[in-house]
Amino acid sequence: MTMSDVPYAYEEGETRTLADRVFEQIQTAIVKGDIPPGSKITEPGLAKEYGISRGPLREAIRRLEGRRLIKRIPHVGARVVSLSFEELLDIYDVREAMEGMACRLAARNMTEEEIQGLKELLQRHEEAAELQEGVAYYQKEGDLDFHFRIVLGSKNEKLTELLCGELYHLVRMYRYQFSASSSRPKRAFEEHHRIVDAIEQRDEELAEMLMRRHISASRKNVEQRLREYKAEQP
Amino acid sequence: MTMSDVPYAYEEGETRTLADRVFEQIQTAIVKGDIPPGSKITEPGLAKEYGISRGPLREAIRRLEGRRLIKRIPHVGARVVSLSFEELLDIYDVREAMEGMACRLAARNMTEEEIQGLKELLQRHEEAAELQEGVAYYQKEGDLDFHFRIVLGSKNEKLTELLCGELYHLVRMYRYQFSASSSRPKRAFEEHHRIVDAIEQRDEELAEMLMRRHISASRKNVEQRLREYKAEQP
DNA sequence: ATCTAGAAGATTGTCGACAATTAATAAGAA
DNA sequence: TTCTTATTAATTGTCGACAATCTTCTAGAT
Repeated sequence: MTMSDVPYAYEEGETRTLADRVFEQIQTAIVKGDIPPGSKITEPGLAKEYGISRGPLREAIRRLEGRRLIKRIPHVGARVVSLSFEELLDIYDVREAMEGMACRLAARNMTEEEIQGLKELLQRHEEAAELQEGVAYYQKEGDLDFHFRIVLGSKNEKLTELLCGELYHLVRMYRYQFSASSSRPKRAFEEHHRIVDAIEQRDEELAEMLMRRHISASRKNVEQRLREYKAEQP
Repeated sequence: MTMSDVPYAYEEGETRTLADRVFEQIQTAIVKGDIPPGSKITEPGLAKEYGISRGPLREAIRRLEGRRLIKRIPHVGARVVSLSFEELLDIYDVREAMEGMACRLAARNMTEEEIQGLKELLQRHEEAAELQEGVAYYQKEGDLDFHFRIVLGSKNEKLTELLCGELYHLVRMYRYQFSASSSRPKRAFEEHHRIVDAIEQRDEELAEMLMRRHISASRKNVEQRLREYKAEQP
């Protein structure tokens, strides 16, 4: 299972309504950039495109607004959000705090099987990296898969809801938009390894600290590249 | 200004639509317990009560679902969430992480005026406590006001959105439901004081640590009372 | 008496139409 | 030409009606 297969949590057997399906379709389209950031969402247009009426579509739009993937102004319309660099850096700070806590709780609550699964995931990443193929996978979805599992391992429902249901979509959206992948894959991989070790040893304190450093380092990396970018294009 | 006056962020001059207004009305009703937790939301009933048609109402419901104040099952209906103790404890862990970070950032980014405002707020709390009146205020909304300001002081938009837009409603709902107020007002007040001191000294490390301890202590307090409650009623 | 099956009722899901507001366009004056 | 203003067009907001689904109640069989 990879996190991109499933929106986040999905109770089987549930009859899904039109509005629900269209909500996920539009969300995916926004995340992958098929509906470009900043573009206007016109209800008749989308309704025709997805072959439904405006009623369910509006409900889907309200939910997307709740996830902050679109911004709506009454009587004017809705636009897909366009992430600024400041917002991206803000998200990193939030992730540092929340995933740090998630990692602490994961060290406390993860089952041995889940930890084993994490180690196997890392091994697949290593093989993929050694073969120099699937690098994009590791750097894009693979990295998030790792973080995703740790969040689930925290067994904290609210934490999971907020991270997987609100933040990760924005993170993925950013990665698709800027084709951004970590420019420090080797170091990131090593950090992942040490995090798993801490979890395996049930060292909560260390697990949280390592995760916070890991995310903080990513943030610094992005910030650095942002400065270079700004220096080029003032 | 107190946080309960305003949903959270409110851009003036905006024409507000029926669905928006009803969304806030229902949200307030749920938080204050006027619509009791676990109760069923029937669309025709609410539509009649608020004097609108089902269209806007459904949009409001979808947004409430996004804020996780109600749970919806397709073709069956929606129910107001009822917080379990486990969820409440989960929320405390999330708050510890996020408000800890918020406090660190507040120590970095708060203006001198905002810090001054915080100190005045504390003074008002002290006076109210000394006079032994408005204790409920301090313990209920007053406490959240304090946390609210620090979150705003972080100047981190995402952090503010998640805490004020998603978590605090649940916290307030819980407090209304259980008429719960801190059973350690004096100690909590002292902790608030030390947190402001750390912020004033721009000591990010200390500010984060103190806030985390503060929330962790509240959590332990709740956990303790929960155990007593469970011991009484098995 | 209890369980199953069917029918009646109520509720949710979806749609198209109309009203209200905003955006775009065109015409006229400075 | 450019700015203002009136008109037109398009989009959003709201509503009521119909279809699909679930729940409840009733009747019958075991």
